[in-house]
Amino acid sequence: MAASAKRTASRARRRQQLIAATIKCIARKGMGSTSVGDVAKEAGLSQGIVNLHFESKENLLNETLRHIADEYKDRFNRTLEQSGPSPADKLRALMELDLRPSIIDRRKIAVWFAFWGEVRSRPAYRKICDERDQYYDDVVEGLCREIIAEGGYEEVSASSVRIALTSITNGMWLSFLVSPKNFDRRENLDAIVDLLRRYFPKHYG
Amino acid sequence: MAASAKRTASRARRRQQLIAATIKCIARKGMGSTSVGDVAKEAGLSQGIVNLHFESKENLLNETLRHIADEYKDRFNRTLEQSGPSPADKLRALMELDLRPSIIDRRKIAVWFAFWGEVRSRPAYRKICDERDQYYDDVVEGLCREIIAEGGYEEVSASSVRIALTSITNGMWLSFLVSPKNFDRRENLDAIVDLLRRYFPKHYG
DNA sequence: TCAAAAAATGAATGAGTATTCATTCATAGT
DNA sequence: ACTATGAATGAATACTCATTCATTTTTTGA
Repeated sequence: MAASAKRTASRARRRQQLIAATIKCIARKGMGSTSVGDVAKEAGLSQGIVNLHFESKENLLNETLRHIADEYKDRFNRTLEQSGPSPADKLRALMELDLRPSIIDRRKIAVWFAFWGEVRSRPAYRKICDERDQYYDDVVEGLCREIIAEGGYEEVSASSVRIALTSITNGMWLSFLVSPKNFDRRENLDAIVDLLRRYFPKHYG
Repeated sequence: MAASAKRTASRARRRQQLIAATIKCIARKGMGSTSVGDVAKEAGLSQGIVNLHFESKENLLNETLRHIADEYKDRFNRTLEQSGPSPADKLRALMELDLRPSIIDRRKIAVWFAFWGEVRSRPAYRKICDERDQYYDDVVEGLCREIIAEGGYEEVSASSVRIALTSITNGMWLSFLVSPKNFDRRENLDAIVDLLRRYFPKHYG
């Protein structure tokens, strides 16, 4: 029956379930007031379950961050594969990704910021975030380089554009987190495309 | 003598002292592991002192956020007054402000992010951040409008530029927080000025 | 069908923490 | 000099929370 099937979910699935519950709790109550008891309750399981599967709360949080980072990376890579073949299409698709409703969801963004908020005092978080950013930066800068070569944009610096583009989407996430009411996806998307057009007019004209 | 002078610091000064200690603690240990006892110790005072002056920890944190927001606003306004008279000078000065070493200091940025990390679950934080952003946005967009009028940049949208500019500096703060080692102030500043040049070539050429 | 293994439970433990408050201390006004 | 005032102390209180573990429940495989 359902209850028993649930009970015997494999180890990996139970871990996923607990990570999902952690994300929900952090989004709802904030990282500071999320206890392992809350997570267990959210998952409909018992008090001791977190330590049984993750040994410690610290571990659970590390794995939760790793999970959202991996999830993002997957979407990022899939976007890269599935979008049009030209680097200009790929770059535009990556920028759009960060404003897709499924990504710029207030609960998810809140979780990212909850971890960023502790990044300085937790080297483990820093490491995970750093790796992710490094990869993201490399891909974006590479695409910029290709576009520059294609279009002969000699006066454009790939690293300068990369810095602008990667900063801008993170900054937009912050506006969205702080004032979701005033946030207009379309307007933000237009601002990005407008920006792309100024760097690479032949490609986004 | 020193000890006695210290003991009788006026109410307002003691509050400031405790807020300063709170900022140090949050920067060093993170918001999650900062207790009122830590704050008191950092200030060289006794356990009960925070509740004596702020009634509750919640209050202390609210006032701390308000303090850093006010401090930022002051710098912002002073920058606006002191920079060259033209809107283009003012806009450039505001952008540079966010990358000044005294602002983009890892401890201060960590505190901002610590509060942003809890913004969703604490309406009081949201309100303070929201007000600050609103003001910032209005000023920046106003300057953009003036520059557009001056230069006859008909194809540039003030709100689009404002979105890009305000997002970009917050995003840079994040890169700085996550990987200070790789962060190059100059490079980021150049990326901003390059961006300004693309929108307003006559003004930043 | 049944024993051994594995998974899950939830009460107990102990470390930590915000808040309170009776007491101490320093100063200002008389 | 002396007392009234209010600032500061720090031990005591009343929590909350992560972690442990003896016990119960479920699954597996022979």
